[in-house]
Amino acid sequence: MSVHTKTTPNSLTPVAQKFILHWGEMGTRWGINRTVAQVHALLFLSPRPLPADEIAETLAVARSNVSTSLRELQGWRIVRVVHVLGDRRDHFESIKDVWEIFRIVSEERKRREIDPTLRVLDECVQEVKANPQGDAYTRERLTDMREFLMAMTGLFDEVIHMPAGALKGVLKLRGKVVTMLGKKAV
Amino acid sequence: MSVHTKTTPNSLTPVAQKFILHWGEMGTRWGINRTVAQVHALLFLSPRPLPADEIAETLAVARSNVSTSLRELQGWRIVRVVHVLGDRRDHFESIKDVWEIFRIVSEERKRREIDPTLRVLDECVQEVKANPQGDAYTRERLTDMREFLMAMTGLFDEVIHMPAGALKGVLKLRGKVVTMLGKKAV
DNA sequence: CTCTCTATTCAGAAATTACTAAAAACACCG
DNA sequence: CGGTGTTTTTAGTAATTTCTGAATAGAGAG
Repeated sequence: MSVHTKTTPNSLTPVAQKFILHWGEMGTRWGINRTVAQVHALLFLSPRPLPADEIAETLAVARSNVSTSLRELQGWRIVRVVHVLGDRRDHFESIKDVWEIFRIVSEERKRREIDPTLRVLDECVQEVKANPQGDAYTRERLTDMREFLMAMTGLFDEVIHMPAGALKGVLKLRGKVVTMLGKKAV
Repeated sequence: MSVHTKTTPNSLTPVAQKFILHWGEMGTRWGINRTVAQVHALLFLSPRPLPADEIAETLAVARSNVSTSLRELQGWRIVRVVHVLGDRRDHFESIKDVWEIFRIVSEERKRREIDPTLRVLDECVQEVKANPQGDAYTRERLTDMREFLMAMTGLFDEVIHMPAGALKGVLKLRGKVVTMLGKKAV
């Protein structure tokens, strides 16, 4: 038997449940496993780090499923393991700063998905340059796409790396950003 | 028998094939059906509108599968049906302006996913306000998330609605945007 | 070294999603 | 109308993804 007095029965409040279910649903729409998203939502709402078995119990999924979900969330760098005095089990906590979560996940998706796409586009543009017979149109489309992605991710990188304080300021400027940028730009 | 002289055998160039396969793969990672993404990639590269059966043949998928994929792409508003003189079949073409594609898809995803999430968050915050015993922490997390999403989508909306010309200008400012905004904001 | 608790891996089961072929519906023509 | 070419729907199949429970591995305590 475990040494632990079974921390809490830990039934979710209706609000927590609602948020966690919705978050899981949103996950699936963005290519993220439902359980992974639910585990994240739970940790995000939790005022203290949770051990895996408690997560499993709370969400009513298998312990092994939680294990892989936690591993994945650690891969996304938005969940980390911490330890609690007198408890041998790993406990997990989520980053709580929403801006930070967004920043990290964006970076990770850029690294995993946009960067490889840019590499493919580079190769495609190279290859279509080498064979200039006929596919002038293809070449144009691919070049367009490549340049758009480069420009867009460049801009995005800049915004994403702004110190949190600066961003909060920018968000206050709503309605002025376009005008400002527009004037300088057009 | 069809009246059409089977437009073209229409084997893809290696480059087109590479791009289409990669695009399909990227689709799956963002919660978009692989075939849907491939159909879109094909239309994006095609210099002329294509009829469904030609798409099916080129991608080697069932005609019915193409039909639903096209329907979905029309739902995203990035593909539309056009007609070709002397041909009863529907032909389909993709928007070609990459910025426009991005803008429309972003708007659509906001409408389908972010807006409902904001509604859920509103409800959650309301409910947790009504029961103020205990879940002060939950309330804080949910409020944070709600405000972040509102601010972020607000800013995003502004950028996304910039006239294409202005955006191209902004993209040229790379390296200066943060400084500019930062000065005004901090 | 062994015992106990915990975490991970894995092979199969379950569930979901995607796809196909056939049928039905539609639209236009004569 | 009836016929022909086309698109959409549908019901079943196939493929993929997710999840589980059991087995394995790991890590510290005594």
